[in-house]
Amino acid sequence: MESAFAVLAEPHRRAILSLLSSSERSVGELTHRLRLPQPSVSKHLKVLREGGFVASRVEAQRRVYRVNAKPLQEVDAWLAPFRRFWSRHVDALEQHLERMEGSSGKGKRRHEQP
Amino acid sequence: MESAFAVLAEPHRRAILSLLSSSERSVGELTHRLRLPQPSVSKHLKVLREGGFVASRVEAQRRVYRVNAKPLQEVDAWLAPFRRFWSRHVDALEQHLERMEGSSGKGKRRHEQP
DNA sequence: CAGGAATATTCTCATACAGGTATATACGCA
DNA sequence: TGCGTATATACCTGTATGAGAATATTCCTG
Repeated sequence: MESAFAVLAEPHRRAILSLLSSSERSVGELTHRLRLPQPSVSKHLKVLREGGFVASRVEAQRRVYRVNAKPLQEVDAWLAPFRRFWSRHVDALEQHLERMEGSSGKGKRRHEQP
Repeated sequence: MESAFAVLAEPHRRAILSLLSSSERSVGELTHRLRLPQPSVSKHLKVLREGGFVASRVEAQRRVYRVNAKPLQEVDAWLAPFRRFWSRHVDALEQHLERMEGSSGKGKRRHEQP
């Protein structure tokens, strides 16, 4: 499970993160909310843990999981170069890229559908 | 290949999108830049096309591909609830979530490592 | 129309991985 | 100490999918 995107490719893992985004939760809570067998939840949590997406704290027999931001931030960063495709605001970077695109011939025809 | 995240899980597909983010490119250009066999590039492009990440235009024998923003925008939207974990700016949504978190007991201990 | 360039498709194979079941480990409590 | 709860791990199996090689398709050019 190399990349952050590979970890997020699994729908149940995204569901776990979404649940944890609003508050910390124990494995039991997650299991109940997701209506998923407990071993399955534990295995997904392991992948999320090893990917750095979550951290856990021991509380008696419970393990309480919470979101860790770092890997999601990396995903956010990866998206940065694409934001110009949907942000109306034309900043310096976009102007630069549009110049490059324009200079490779056949004028600026952006975002039209096939 | 259900979700946008599953499409992005493949490193070569992310590389293709990154190349297309700066400018439209033909399959041949992508093949050359990525040092990947052409059938491989075509197959990845097919997945990207069916996922709505790219669109193509025919130009003689060439197919020129370009980025299509929609699915990336969905990924961006999915990230939204997590941004409060790394953005210093406390907006209305965050205040709301912090109130929810606080009301479930054990006071606001956010983002500490294990 | 033949030949060649550019791209897509098909096939086979190997492998990663998610689901399911059973079991192990850790901890609190009576 | 022994049982019950909470979570993790191990094992097995089926399947989706990426790589590689061969071939098909499309379209330009001479």
